[in-house]
Amino acid sequence: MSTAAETTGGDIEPWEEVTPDAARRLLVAAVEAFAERGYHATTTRDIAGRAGMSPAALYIHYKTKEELLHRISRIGHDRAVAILRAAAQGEGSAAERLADAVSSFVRWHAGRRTTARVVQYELDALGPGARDEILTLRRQCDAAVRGIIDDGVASGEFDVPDVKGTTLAVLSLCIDVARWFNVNGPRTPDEVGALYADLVLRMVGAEPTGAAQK
Amino acid sequence: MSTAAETTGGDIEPWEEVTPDAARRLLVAAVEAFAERGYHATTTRDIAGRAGMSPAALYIHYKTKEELLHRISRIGHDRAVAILRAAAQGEGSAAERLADAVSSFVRWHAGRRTTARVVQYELDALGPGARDEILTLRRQCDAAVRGIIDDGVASGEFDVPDVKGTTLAVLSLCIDVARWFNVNGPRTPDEVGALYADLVLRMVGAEPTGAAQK
DNA sequence: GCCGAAGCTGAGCGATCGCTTAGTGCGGCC
DNA sequence: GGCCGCACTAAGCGATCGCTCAGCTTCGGC
Repeated sequence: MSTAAETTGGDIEPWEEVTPDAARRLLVAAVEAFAERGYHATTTRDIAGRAGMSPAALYIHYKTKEELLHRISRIGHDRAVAILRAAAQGEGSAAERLADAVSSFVRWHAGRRTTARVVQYELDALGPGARDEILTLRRQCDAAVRGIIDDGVASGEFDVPDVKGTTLAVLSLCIDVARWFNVNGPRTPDEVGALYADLVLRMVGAEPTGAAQK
Repeated sequence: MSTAAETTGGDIEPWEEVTPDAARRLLVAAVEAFAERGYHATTTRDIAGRAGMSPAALYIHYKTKEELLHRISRIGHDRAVAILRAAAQGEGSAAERLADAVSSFVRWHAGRRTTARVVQYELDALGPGARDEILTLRRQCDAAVRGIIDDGVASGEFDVPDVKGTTLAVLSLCIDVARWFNVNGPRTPDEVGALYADLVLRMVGAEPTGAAQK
């Protein structure tokens, strides 16, 4: 598979959009700390320490600790929307596009587990305004997947009695990968992506494509 | 459906095993607070306040804040194991037992969302010893589901290329209900349980039973 | 060679945390 | 009725939190 969204699916931290360098180092340190201990259990001293700076340096680049989480969550959700939109708007049958969406979305959650964990599980730590902004992006994720399933139902490829509920379940299955995936475990992100694409095709009653994912 | 495990699936808080009354009130207050804000963001003053007591009263019944989480997690995991074991050891075909397991497990996560949220997502806040104890119970959950799927594969009811991975996915799907389920949303716990049981039967390649769950 | 801006540090502020201690109110037992 | 024991509270301890501020260093522009 070769959607444009795949180009940053490798092992380079995709934070090149964050400048200057010190701000990026702080942000990467915050992602790691938030993923390990959770937002509330992470101290600003810990973040600054991981970035090799004093606690006060953090406040030159970010107004508050919450702004760090907001930036991380925003960038991560933008990425999630891009992955699912690229798959939804790609070419091929609904089954191929759904398998593409699931396998690439799962690969992202597994391969970028620390980021995904923060993005998916620390949403409640944001204030109301920031959370509303993020929830809008989540609805776009939902819409992208639902669009593919709608297409498959319309074309007769899929047999789905409850499109809304099945969309929810598909996204839920992918997102939860960020909770359990273990980098030192027996499966690679690619393997989990392939397994999950197959399982989701079964859920929607499609004939397995056999090689719908990379 | 009518397994013994169902008897406490209703809307009464299943904390009657916690005595005396003040200890139970504190524990229920802690469940609500942990579910709303997370363990680390919850203060002992908040827990005591919800229980209508002074902060110091907490320490008469529990040694530390972490002991509260440990007790909650232990009771909740015992419940989860009981639900899945009851379904696995029930009568009927593998498909019926799997549908029973999924629908009752999902009903618990949706109907007891606050408890399930704490149980499933605050595990990392426990110390190493307590966490190891809980992880043992999690492996029992995994074993119960895997046993049903193994049975279905052996009897030819299921078509599952990757039993371990599929078991993981089934449990993951159920557990994530605690993250997204909304009490004020359009679906009842029963409805989600029925939907998910159907989706899981599709995942394992079983013929839908049509009415495998209550 | 001087200067101002920018990046960063050491020290520390007020607030709040988990938890402790001294003491109070009260119900049951002889 | 006097007394003991237990559940609970008011007050506060030391530690740590998010965050601030004065001052130091560095470096480009002239």
